Amino acid sequence: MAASSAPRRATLSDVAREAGVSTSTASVVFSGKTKVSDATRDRVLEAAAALGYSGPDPMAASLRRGRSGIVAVVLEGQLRAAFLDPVTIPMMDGLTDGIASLGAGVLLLRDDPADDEVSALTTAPVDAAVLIGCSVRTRESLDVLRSRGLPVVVIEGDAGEGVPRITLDNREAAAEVARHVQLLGHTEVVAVTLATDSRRERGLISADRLASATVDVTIDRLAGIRDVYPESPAVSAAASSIDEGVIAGRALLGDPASRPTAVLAQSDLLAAGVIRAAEELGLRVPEDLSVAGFDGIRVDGIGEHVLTTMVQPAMEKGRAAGEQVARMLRGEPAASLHFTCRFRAGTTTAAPAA
Amino acid sequence: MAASSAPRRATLSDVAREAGVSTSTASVVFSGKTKVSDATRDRVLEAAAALGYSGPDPMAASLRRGRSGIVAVVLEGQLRAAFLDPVTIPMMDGLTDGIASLGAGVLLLRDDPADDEVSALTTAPVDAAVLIGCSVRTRESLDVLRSRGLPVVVIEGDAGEGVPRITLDNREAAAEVARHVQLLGHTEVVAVTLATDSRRERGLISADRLASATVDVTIDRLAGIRDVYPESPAVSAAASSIDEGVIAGRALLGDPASRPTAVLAQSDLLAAGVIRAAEELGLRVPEDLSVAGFDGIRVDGIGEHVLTTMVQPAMEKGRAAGEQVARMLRGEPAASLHFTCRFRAGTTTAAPAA
DNA sequence: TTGTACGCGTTATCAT
DNA sequence: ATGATAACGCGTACAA
Repeated sequence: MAASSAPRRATLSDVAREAGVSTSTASVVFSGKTKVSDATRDRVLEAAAALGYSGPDPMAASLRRGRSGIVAVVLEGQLRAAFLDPVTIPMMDGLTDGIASLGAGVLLLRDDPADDEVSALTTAPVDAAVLIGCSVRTRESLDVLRSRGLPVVVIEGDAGEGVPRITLDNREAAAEVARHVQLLGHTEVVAVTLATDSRRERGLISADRLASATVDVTIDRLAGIRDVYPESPAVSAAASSIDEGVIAGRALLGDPASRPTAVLAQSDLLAAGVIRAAEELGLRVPEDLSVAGFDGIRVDGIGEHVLTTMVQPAMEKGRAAGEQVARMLRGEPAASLHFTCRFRAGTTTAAPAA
Repeated sequence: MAASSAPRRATLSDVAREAGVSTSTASVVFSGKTKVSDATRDRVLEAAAALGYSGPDPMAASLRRGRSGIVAVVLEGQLRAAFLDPVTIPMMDGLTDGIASLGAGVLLLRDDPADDEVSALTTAPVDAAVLIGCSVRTRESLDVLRSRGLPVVVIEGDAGEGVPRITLDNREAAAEVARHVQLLGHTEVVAVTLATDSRRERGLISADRLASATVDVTIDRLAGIRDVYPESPAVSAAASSIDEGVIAGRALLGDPASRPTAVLAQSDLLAAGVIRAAEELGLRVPEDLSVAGFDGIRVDGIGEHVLTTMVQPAMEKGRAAGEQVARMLRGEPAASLHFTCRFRAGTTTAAPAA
């Protein structure tokens, strides 16, 4: 029953010989690049079946065509860190769509501290790469990729000239939701932000701390809020999660004397946490407290509430990145694309109590 | 500033010529497979730098070595569907660890209805594949992969003889948590299950419906519960999420007359939703209602509660799959591995009120 | 419509 | 320690 040790797999030329045709004819049968008579096609297919040949060897084909059909997605740090953020998944889905025209797959790479991960970037047979986020490390990854001559697109990061970027109007969007709250009449407004840097420290963001912040998204969204509420305090969460939102919410809402009437969270998960904290404290949302988020994801676990938020086109961002990659691979010029968020009024914001 | 149209990239033999050595020597400088004198190494590296050569072409190297350094992970359906399940992420993290010894990357493939996705399975330059979950479609994917002669490992699915499987003691684990509840004295117990099939219909699971169910995990975990509570009703959720848990919880707990004293949910997310539904209705957990989950993930958004649950070793499952793949690629025999869940007592179960 | 010939860029073997 | 040589398996001009 068991096959003998290593019965070399059949190759295209084996099939061709068996079918009595040339290898180029056999090749064409599988690629469909040229017309082949039905008779010969059948003979080739039969021979292939007889030999257990399951199509051209992808590595050989890659070498020959100069294309592997693989696009790398470079994430920072552990996969879990990247996929904990709910916008990552629709983004990846969009990306797979965007490169679908290439028939390409997505190779997950992390640009880790570990040395041999650098080598993954240099040794992986990929046609192009998409970098997500923007750390110092990303810059190095970028250099490696560019020196390989690979097309690169960066999402939410600055990659220097010549590298197409997919960006979001974080500042303007944050300002928009702040203005919404302002129009409702709120004056006591606090921001709950994402992490300011890789230390992910919780707590009030002082001017000093803001000056040394490194996460662009956090900085930009806070700038947007302060375009509208220049004096608003800001509290940083350690991560984008409901539980972190709860922690921030408790800290903010515990003392009735200093309690804000509105909280602007930099992510929907944080907003959901703030709402939970408020409800724990017996506050009604939005009657006693208005809460707005950012992202426009489907938040699991806030029941009937519909979050007031800025909906970011996460899937479109991914798709755009994929499309630009596809263009570059076709030799067409690629462009940087800027996406804007859309305000969504929910049930979690209202005029402050008289 | 712009480079001319297509200045062919330097190859290894260009570098060798420039350095005045043979290509094989140059090759060895990059692979490190053999000793090279410092002098020649430096000359080669210099030449490489001068020519902008950034290392051996991965596709050519793949062809020559017969290895691409890529392991495919085949998920069912959209990425979002797969990554919505919180255990997927630690599993993927474990998997990347498991194949780290190969220096391999992970290629995401979906086995979609779309035809050209089948081709991704056949044309992707991968060394091995890991299938996750088990649908009818997975069976087809498996055939494709095996006919290519690729090592395959299946997680949570049945792949037929000769294919190493990574499995979980779903039935026994479900029985264990049921016994815990039984020991506490509960007699009115209801199960909230995952989807029974791809139609993902909500509602009571009749005997007929159970007979036609196709999702093994759901079937097995329910069997475990009924090993202890043969008569327990079961309600299916449409997906594993908090909101689905809320829906099921409301349906189950709305009528005080028929209200169970304990709910056994097939996932932690569902359990979290049931808890929320209970609290909405003014029930206290665990005083008025005991709720247990399954998975042992960190559930965001249930506040102080610590879920009573069966902790599944998700990361270990992934790592094991990766390790078996690595073994097969080294020509060593691979084995199926069975993992067991560990009971974790939380704060969400207690003896029923008198 | 089919066949001929060549090379894609490496790495492994073996000899030196 | 280094070099010559031969594949790896295929796609694609081009010719017939």
